[in-house]
Amino acid sequence: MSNKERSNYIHSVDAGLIRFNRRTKNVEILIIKREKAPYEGQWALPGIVINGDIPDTSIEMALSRLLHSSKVGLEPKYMEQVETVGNGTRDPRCWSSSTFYLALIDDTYVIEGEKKFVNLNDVAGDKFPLAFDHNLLVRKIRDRLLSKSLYSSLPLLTLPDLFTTTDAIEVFSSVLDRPVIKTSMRQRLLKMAESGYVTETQEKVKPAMGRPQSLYQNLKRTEIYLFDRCFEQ
Amino acid sequence: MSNKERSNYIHSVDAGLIRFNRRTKNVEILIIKREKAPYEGQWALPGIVINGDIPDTSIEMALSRLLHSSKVGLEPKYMEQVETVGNGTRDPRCWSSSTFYLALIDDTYVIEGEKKFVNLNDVAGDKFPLAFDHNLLVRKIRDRLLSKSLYSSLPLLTLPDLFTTTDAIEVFSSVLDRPVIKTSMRQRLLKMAESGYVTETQEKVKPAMGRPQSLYQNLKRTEIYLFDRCFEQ
DNA sequence: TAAATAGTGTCTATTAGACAATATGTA
DNA sequence: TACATATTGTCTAATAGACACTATTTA
Repeated sequence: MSNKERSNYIHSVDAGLIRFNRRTKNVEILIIKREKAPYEGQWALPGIVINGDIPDTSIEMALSRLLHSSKVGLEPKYMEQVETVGNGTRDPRCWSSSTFYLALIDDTYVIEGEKKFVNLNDVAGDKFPLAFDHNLLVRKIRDRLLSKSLYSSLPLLTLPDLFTTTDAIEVFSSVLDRPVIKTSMRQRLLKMAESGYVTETQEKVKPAMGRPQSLYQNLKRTEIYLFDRCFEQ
Repeated sequence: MSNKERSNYIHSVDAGLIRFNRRTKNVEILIIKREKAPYEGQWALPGIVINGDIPDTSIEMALSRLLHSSKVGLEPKYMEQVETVGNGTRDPRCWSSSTFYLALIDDTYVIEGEKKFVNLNDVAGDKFPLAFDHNLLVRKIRDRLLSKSLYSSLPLLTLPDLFTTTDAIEVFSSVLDRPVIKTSMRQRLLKMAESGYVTETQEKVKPAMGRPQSLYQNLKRTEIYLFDRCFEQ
């Protein structure tokens, strides 16, 4: 397919790569600086054109190609398609659709080049403008993360394999934007341990002050555990 | 865009229109007989090409065009995008994507022409083969309906505005494919009434035998109520 | 009165939330 | 010892599930 023919209709895949910064306690999303027009030099979600100049066998393979490209270069622990938006106005070139994903990674990755992690809520709340309608996409990605975090273990996939109860409490509190009760979190980890999703290791972490923390290990890295009940809204 | 150019890539929108047949207690999906190649004369989900020979301003408008066309001609009470699948093999003509929706309607509609409602689980379980990969799409639509029915009022939108507790129990039991306890359902309807989603009317329905049934009325027709807890799996 | 179906009351189990009590570390 | 933090235990509230009991209709 030549560029001329393709210019009639573009279908892209965009990735919302979310991490939890344990130092700042912020939930962050990866954005990259666009190298080409339109919106050259502006920040945007990483994305590629599906089956454009480079052929793809499927949308999933296009997503994989994006994640392995220099635009991203990270290995997510979890991926989930959120939605497809398509209309005649979102891209100045032509009618276009975007199939976009929620992807979770831990905060041990070091990124290089013209990309950075920024606060998720800032982007979702339009405080940080992105190219195209990407602020809208980020809002939908944030909403999906939030609603699923009420009744599943999803946020734990932003933590490294080994994590403490405090890590879990902090990431849930940040994602849900409200305090999470310690005993509730411990009960949930207990249920997950019974079902083989996590295991309590014998190792301990010694903080600067206070009693050592138990270390949990995530076992089923790509599956999420569904709880019977929601955290309160 | 000419047919020749479009033949390089097709993006269609397909609709999974679900109803609950109160007479047979079956959850059913609408399928239509294809009038054109490929798969001419075979059964398939109703669908149209987005922005093909007929221009569309957005995917949602394309869905609206599909629902108002002679292929469907029904007014759903609820619509939700499920997913987009796209690859080079699902359509014999070319690389193609389908953005498909879950839509709910009540069983008061009378349909005409080359279309019919068939048992949802039969189609999802490949007992009833459809054109393209539509059995897979139906499976994904069924799974979405099932998982959302565990913690929301979604199945009630397949009932007419006025319905009885027994209607509610029957549709939940059919969708979840397991008995639903009467008191649990009544409690949930009570919660929905407190939140203004339904109201208990003063009217009664008199069955052939037995005590008259109270009639509930659905108030917020397009919103779904989210319960704090799931029905057990 | 008998049968059928609707609706109510009560008990148990589960789990989120709140908070007190205890344990284990550092300075 | 004083302080900080982790962990455990106990109580309450909400709600699904189970089941018995009562209410209202027709035949």
